[in-house]
Amino acid sequence: MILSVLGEPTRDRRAERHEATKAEILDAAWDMARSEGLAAVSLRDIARKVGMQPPSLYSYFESKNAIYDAMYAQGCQQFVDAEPWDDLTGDPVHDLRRTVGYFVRFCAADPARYQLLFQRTIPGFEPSPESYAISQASLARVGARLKSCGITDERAVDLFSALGTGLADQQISNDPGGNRWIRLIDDAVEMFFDYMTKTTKDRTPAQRGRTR
Amino acid sequence: MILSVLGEPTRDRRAERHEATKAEILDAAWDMARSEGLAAVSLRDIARKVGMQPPSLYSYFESKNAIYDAMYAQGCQQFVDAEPWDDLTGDPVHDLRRTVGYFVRFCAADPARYQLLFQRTIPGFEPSPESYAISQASLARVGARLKSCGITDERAVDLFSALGTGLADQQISNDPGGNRWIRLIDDAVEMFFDYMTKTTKDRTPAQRGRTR
DNA sequence: GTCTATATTTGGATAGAC
DNA sequence: GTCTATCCAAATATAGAC
Repeated sequence: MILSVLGEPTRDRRAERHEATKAEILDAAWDMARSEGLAAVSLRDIARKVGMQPPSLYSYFESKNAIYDAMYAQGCQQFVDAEPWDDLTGDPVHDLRRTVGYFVRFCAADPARYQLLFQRTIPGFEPSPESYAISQASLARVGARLKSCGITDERAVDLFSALGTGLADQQISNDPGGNRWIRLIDDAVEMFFDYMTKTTKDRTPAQRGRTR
Repeated sequence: MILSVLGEPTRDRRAERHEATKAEILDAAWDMARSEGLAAVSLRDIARKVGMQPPSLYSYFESKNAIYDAMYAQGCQQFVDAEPWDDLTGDPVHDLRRTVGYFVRFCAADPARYQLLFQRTIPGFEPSPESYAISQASLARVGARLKSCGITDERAVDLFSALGTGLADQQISNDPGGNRWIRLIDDAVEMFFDYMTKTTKDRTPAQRGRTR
């Protein structure tokens, strides 16, 4: 009441501090997830890492799942934010390579994040509608990229997504930190593109029905 | 001592019973894993399901991880046992389709098993050397199949494995119980085979170095 | 082999003082 | 906002009686 007489402050330092602490908590949670495993994250360990007692975390997140949810939203947002926008040339093969390359590297860069975003492995956790909306928006951007490369047919999109996630999955599972599958991205896209543009007796493979 | 005078029994009914109970416990664990999630398996729930008190389980498995380990070995063994051996014709495309088809269906048939065998998602668990040996043997059989189809180059094997796991992963993640990606197997193999047999200016793609 | 009893740890969450 | 104190439940594991 007094403050309003003196004029409203333009910044809410208290809220800023609050958000900063939330970010700090999430960072600690990510650290835990990366070092001990996503499922091994505990409020106790997070609290210790940020120098709080466990109950204090409830001033920032209403539950453990709320922390997972914030991490989920953060991961999706990172995918959007780090997406390069100036790398499309109009050449489908080139653009597809960039799209897959970005996706696979994003996944491989942080297996814990990959697990949270793309695998359903935490019992009891599922993203809130708000967070899920962010993930849908991220996926829509990938879809738009494929579309701009002429990949519109559902079967083609599905085959392409399998190729991308397969490369990411193998890279993470069998050569973490390396590039054994990352280096195959260019070949994979070429393979896919060749197949999509191949002419058969009847139609292109993408539009074709089952072969047997 | 007395028994040996009367003659050794040819069957050890006690040991048979013991093995049967172990199998029962593992079945209960699989049930839990499928319904509640692999990470949500607990000794308490397993015990309740088989009609025991939790400590009694220690007569059969020395720890919870020993149960995971037995499940792991069991899953690998199932992969070997269910493998069809009479489906190879010598036609590479046909044989590759069968190989991928078997793999993807095996994975999709039981996501919990897939998670245990192919994803590293249980903090603190890793297969014992004995169980790991079984998994290596299973993989070797897949490798042999690929070899018989002429896929020997490491890059080709890696690309092919990415394709297979990608199909399985997408099927499980985005259409569990359905066949949205399973139906793409034939196309995927054709695509791969086309690419492997494509002649370029220099060498086949499989033997080629990085394109850029 | 199975049980009871118990130890121990961990973990998520709440109440209430400051 | 943070703490202490506490609760409650779950979880793995051991000891020892029967």
